[in-house]
Amino acid sequence: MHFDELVKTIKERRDTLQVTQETLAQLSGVGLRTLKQFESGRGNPTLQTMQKIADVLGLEVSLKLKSMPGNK
Amino acid sequence: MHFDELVKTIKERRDTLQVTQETLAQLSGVGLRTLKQFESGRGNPTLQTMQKIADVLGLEVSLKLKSMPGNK
DNA sequence: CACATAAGTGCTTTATAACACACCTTTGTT
DNA sequence: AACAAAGGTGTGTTATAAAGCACTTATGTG
Repeated sequence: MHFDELVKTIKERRDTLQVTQETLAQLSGVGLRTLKQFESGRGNPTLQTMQKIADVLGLEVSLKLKSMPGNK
Repeated sequence: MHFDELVKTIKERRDTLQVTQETLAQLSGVGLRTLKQFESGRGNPTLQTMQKIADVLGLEVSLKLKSMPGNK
């Protein structure tokens, strides 16, 4: 997943759960400014920040093998 | 995946591909010190850094739904 | 339109990731 | 043991993520 996809996933998940940025910020312990920055696609969050946000949304950061051409 | 698992995944993948930290650093454009720090479990890399490293190893950073109890 | 609620932005400070350099430790080989 | 190759660490500098605050856009509701 590229950066934009990660952002999109977070946003969509937050929308699905009907949580505002403000609430998510509080629940995750991540600053509201940081969350806004990230969701507007202008961030480069640390792994910890990503994990805190993902966690609250029932998501997790993982590493998976890239699908190769023909390995699809 | 928790932090330690992410680290382990990167390390194992690098071992599998028989790439040294030095080579991986060069190929990914990530500083050797940063890579060492990360692999020794003492880092908090930015998403970009993670992606650069993962990329070279044929891995990608992704977000997946956490498995819930009973959703296993 | 007026109002409320949520999301996005400019500015600033503080904490820390990224980095290079030099050095130490571990591991394996002869 | 001597040596080589890879991994790990201490220190200092620079770049930037994290954060709060105030303000500006949307977006929706009466």
